[in-house]
Formats: sequence, structure tokens, C-alpha cells
Amino acid sequence: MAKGITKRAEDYSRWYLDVVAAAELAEHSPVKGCMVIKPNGYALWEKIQATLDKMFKDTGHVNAYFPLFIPESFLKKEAEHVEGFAPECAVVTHGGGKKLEEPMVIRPTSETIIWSTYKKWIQSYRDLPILINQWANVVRWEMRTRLFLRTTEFLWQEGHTAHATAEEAEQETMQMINVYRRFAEEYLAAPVFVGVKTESEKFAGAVRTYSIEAMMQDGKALQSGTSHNLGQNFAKAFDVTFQDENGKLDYVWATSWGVSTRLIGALIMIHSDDNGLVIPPRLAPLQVVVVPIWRSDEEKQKLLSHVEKITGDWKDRFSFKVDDRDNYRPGWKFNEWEKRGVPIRIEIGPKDLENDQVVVVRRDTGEKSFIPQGQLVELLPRLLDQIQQDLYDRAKKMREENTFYADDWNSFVKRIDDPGGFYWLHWCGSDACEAQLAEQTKATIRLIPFDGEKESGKCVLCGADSDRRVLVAKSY
RNA sequence: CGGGGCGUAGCGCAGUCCGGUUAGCGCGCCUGCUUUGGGAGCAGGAAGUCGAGAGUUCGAAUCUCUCCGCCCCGACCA
Repeated sequence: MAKGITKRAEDYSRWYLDVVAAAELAEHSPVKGCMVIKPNGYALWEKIQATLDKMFKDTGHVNAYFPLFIPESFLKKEAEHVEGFAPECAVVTHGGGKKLEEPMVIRPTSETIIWSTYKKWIQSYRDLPILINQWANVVRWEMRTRLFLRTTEFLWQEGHTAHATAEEAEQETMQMINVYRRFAEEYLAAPVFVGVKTESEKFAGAVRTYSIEAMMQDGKALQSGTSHNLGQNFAKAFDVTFQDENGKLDYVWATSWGVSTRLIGALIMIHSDDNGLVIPPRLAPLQVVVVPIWRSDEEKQKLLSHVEKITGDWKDRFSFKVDDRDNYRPGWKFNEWEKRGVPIRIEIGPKDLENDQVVVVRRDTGEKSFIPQGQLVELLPRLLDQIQQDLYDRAKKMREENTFYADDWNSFVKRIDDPGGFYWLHWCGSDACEAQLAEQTKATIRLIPFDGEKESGKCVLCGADSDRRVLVAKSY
């Protein structure tokens, strides 16, 4: 049925690449680690963008754009930041045929260029808050790349806000991680855990990093969005101060937050199957495809004009397309739309015309049903909602079945390799135990949960007291 | 950076070990006819600086050397 797609059970990572290729989402570019995002993939990104952009605007943010090039010296102003990012920066040394006086880095993230700019914009508390987002590309020279999950250049959005108080900055950081959580759950149909990153995993230059973590079908974790409380670190590095209501000078409080084209990788690895891509209806660029089936030109004309009648009141309710291409046969088209992940396919042929019905096929389950034509306009939106919900429920069930509690080190070490999955462990909070965990199991502490219940226990590594469990998994 | 693989038509590959006419095959593409409810059939056709350079040889996709690039697996990371 699915020619050219490796089975998940056989080789998960080849399956992933096959799905990307079969759905024509992206391909490798001539430059190592970079990808060409093809129209199907970009359409998905545009849906993600449109949805998030609205959520950002609804929470009071506005868009702006800052330059791709950053003077190298800017990056060096915040000690932790430069340490974290310098190794993965691409640096431009020449321009206009001449060696530059100061090299420029291609942004790996924009905190430095933005805070050097905010310095000029902020004098008083009346200038605050600044709530800016930008949609941009960034470059990080990673050693190993994977389409969408980690590429040298990728597309993302980065929010950069400036506040008068620590409380307000914290509130913003929290608000945005919740926006991401809501996006993941309601649009990506991806259940996520939300929490705080450990010191060693947090953003370079942040005081605290919050993250959402989703489980892929192979039981590995994917960090799908992060929100950082930057404290006054960047304000201090760039000397950004403001005068408060009492005339007192203080450094500005900052946050930053982002999600990237990696979300497309998450979408693929959470929902897709051995037949190809499965897209949650709310993010599907195309939600319903109609495949008419005819045997003669006369029949074709009759069918197409009938289809036009049926679909007349579909506009503005959901997106759809009638695949009236003459050069492909129906079976070929079924397969094509399946690989591309279109949530609902409708087949309509001569027999259906006679019986005043159509065949409705769900992409996620493959289930076929005969539906009276008059009911479609009501049924299809409901079915799209149902599929959205079912995808979420299925993903959640998968996650629950692969999330475990572990208190014994030795059995945990075995189980993290096979069957893998997520583990709630007691951890004392020390860097040493965290490092040892990573070294011995290749799994890492994904986060310390916000809503984790207090529970006293012993660190699974050293036996010291612990008052809550942390989420541990292997990750992408 | 280590390990593995690959580079021959748009894509996937064979041919390379053991040099020898005009470099093949499948898919795709073009033309025509027949087809059309799960990847259609037949006939005809177009399409290649064999990753690059140098060397050996009467003769190189094939042997030698050098270089380049990409993919996969690991160490770094959204």
C-alpha cells in the first residue's frame, strides 16, 4: 500500500525521512545540513505561523524585524550567552570583496541585537513593557542535522519582551509557555509536559527556562517550545536601564520565547503512520479532498458539475479541493493524498450519483463510510473536529502507556534502553547526579514539572532526599 | 571529530573486484491509443561532461593518487 515508506517498526529514523519525502515536505539542499522547504511543508508552516501569530497578537504582542547580521562583539557581552552560542555561530568575515573590520555573526538568536536596540528605546517605565515578536530565520552550526528537527538554518519566531518588574517578566514567561502548551494541545493535537529546565539545560543567558516536551512514537522526547525568564542579564550586559515612578534607575527585566520549524518534525513523529503523513485537521492546509471517479468524458462532465453543486456551500467552512486531474487514476490519487496527510478524502463515482451518496474516508483510521450527499456540509466539520480530538487522545494514550515511575536505578537503566519512554524519577538536584544520569543512560532530565505533586523520596542516583519527581527521557 | 555508506539520465539503482564495440535497468517524463471504485496496459520517444582533477594504458565509469560533496550512526543542540 505504501510503496517507498519504511515501516516504523523496521527503522524509525528512515521512516521519518521517507514520510518527509513522500509528503514532499522538504528535501536536502546542496549545502550540508540545510533544507529546501517545499510547498507542502511551507504550507504547514504557514498554518502554524498564522495560528501562533494570532495567539501572540491576542496576548498584546506586535511583530517587528531585526537584522540577520550581528556584530561579533555584541554576542560577547553576556558571558553565559557567548559561551553557549559561540561554538555554533557562522561568522561573516568578508563583504563587498573586502575583509570586514569587525566580523559579523549570523544570528543564532537575537537577544543581543535586540537588547542593543532596546537600550535606545527605553528610558522610563512609561516605555515599558515592550512586547515584540519576530518571525525570522536563524543559523546554528550543529554537528548533526535532521530535516525539520535540527537543521543548520531554520525558521522560527522569537519573542523578546522588556518589563519594569521581575514579577511582570515572570508572568510573561509563564504566559508564553502556556500559549505554547495550548497551541500544542489544541492545534498540534500533541499532549505535552510543561516545566522548568535544569541549570545545565536552560538557555544560555537565562535565569530560568520553561519548556514543553512531547513524546514521539518511538518514546523519545522532543523539546517543542521554550520560554525564558532572562532576569536582568541582558539589560546589564547592554546597560539598559529605566527610571521608575519614583525616579529610581533600575535595569530592565526581560523574557524571550520561541518555537521553530521543528514543530513540523513533532507533528510528523507524533501522528503519522506507515502510510505517510497524518496532519491534525486544524493545521491541515487542505482538510478535505474530493476524488471524482469517471469512465467517460460524458460521465466526467456530469460528475464534475454535480460535485460543484455539492461543494457549493463548503467554502468558508473548511478547506477542500476537487482532484479532477485527468492524467492520474483514482487509486493513484487515493495514495497520493494519503501520503500527504489530508484528513478526509471523499470518493464520488457513478454509483454514488445514483444512490445520492459519497464515500468518506478518514486518513487517521482508514475508516470508510457511505454518507448521503445532503449531510456532508454538516458532517464534515464535525468529522474534522472528531479527528482532531481522536488524534490528541491517541497521542495521549500512547504517552501514558510509555510513561513510568522508577525508583530503582538498575532496573531504570535497563528500561530506558528498552522499552524506552518517559520516566518520573526522584532527583536530588545536584549537577553531579544529573551528569551521571546523562553519561550512563544517554537520557536527560527533560524538565521539573510545574504541576508535579510534592512527594518525598530518595534521589535514584545518590539516595539523597528529594521532594518531587523529574521527567527523564532520551531526546531528539 | 570518530564510525559506516554513497556520488553513473529527474529519482532509485546495476555495471567497478577481473579495463575493451554504441554505458544499462526500474520508476518518472514526452507522443498516441485503450483505460479509470486502491499506485493502469501496449506501442513509440527524449534524456548521461559516469562528483572533480591528475596519472597509468592503444583504450578508463572500471586501475592509481589527490581533492570535493552529501547521507546515515555517535559526541554538541531549538
